[in-house]
Amino acid sequence: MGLKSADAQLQPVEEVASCAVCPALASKLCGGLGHLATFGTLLRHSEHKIPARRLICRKHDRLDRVPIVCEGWAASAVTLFDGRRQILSFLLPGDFLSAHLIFEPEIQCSVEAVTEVHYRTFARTELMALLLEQPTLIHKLSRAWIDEKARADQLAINLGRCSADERIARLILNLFDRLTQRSLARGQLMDFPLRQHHIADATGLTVVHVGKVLSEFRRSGLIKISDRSLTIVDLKELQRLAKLQ
Amino acid sequence: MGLKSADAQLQPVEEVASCAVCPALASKLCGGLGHLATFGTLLRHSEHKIPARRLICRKHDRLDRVPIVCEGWAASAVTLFDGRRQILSFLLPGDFLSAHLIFEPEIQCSVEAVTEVHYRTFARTELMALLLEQPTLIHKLSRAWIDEKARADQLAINLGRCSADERIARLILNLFDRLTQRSLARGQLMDFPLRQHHIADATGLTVVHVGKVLSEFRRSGLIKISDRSLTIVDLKELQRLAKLQ
DNA sequence: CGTGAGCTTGACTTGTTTCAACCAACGTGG
DNA sequence: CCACGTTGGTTGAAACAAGTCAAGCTCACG
Repeated sequence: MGLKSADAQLQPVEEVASCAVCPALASKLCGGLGHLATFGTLLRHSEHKIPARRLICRKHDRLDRVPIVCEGWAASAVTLFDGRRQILSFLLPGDFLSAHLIFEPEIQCSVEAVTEVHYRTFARTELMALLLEQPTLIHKLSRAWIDEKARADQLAINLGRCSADERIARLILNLFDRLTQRSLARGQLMDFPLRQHHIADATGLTVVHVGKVLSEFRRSGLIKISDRSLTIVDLKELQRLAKLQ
Repeated sequence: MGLKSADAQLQPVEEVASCAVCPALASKLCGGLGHLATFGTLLRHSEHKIPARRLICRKHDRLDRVPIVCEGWAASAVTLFDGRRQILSFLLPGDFLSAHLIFEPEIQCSVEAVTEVHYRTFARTELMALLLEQPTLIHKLSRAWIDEKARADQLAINLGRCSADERIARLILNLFDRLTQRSLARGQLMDFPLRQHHIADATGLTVVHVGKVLSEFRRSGLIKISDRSLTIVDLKELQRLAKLQ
């Protein structure tokens, strides 16, 4: 394990001899994301590190390896030819870059690093071989895929039927839940490396308006943001605003 | 084949002894959707018919069979507790009700018939068995799944970053393309059973505004709608409006 | 020390919603 | 047969949420 590989398909990748934090993280993720741990022991992988704000992969690239985020945040996004951008999903530690890469090499949307990102890649051929050997694995993989689809559906409801306040409240709570599941939140406090333009592109709003809504949230004591961290001060009220059931 | 089954999970299903149009359609779909034809010959299935405007399945139901639409249009949608609705996808002949049902029984969003819908269901256990026997099948299935995800991503861009005109133009062109792929469009003419409220729920707009945009489209000679059919009069201009590359 | 990225705030504009009234087509039951 | 409610569509006026434009601020960085 930890073998180095050329990975020619991933253009802007800088390789590192070993990713110090990854093993610790992998074990931390064992509970929530069994598949990751399983792959780690059964499959060889290569490790990569990429600085913040850089593209990890481009739409329509082909990729013979399946990448999983180990550390840091990334965003998968599509861009219209006239520059409008929509972020489809934020990728957190433990997420596949995109679940469909398990079966198909073509990348559907570009992914860029929000923070510095550490990730591992597995050879698709080896993964498929393992899959046929151990058919129960397919359920763990399909789980990841179904989650990805569920998040896409949630996004559609947010964008199609929610006000600006609701969209932003939902985004924050969604990230908070996902981090909590992975034991990456400390109580009501979580890392929050997103710039306002990330939030704007994820919620279909303008940067200016996102700024106004966030100020309003802060002023009314719902959240606190400082030093790239976010504290949920009034969870109940934020949930009420988000109209989550 | 054509066996009848109780299918207790599908509550409002009315069964029919045989679905006269299905065999013809299945062969028509052979080219475009290999998997459907393959299943038809290798797997037993049951056939169902459901009238327009009725629910086919409800969110959180569990379903041990995998349904594929044979004839008619359906819509998968989620509803917020306060009544706001978002249609996630229109299902056309040849589409899985939802691709994730291949692996998991729990239904993620409710599906309702737009027109009368004929569909077939396959037992998940039989499908899984066949899958392990013929591993190449997995690629055909993943294809369907990837398409479903691609449509979800397209929807997000429409809802998040497009104007009302663009959203509606894109919806029309998207349906037109999918029907054309299945040889279900006749030139620029296609069935168009959608009510304005379907379009509204699919594009995240209000019924009133959808009405205004459609009138405008008609007035400026882009489309013609009559008798539940739609003709694309000025394809070039409609594409320009939709900002499709 | 200048430059650019990110954030805040205010004034004004616009696309879409809301509200309302009205019409046509259709099925249903008396 | 007509009376009736329901569903679907059209149109116009007013209200509002979010966008646009603009200026000024901080901070990190080469």
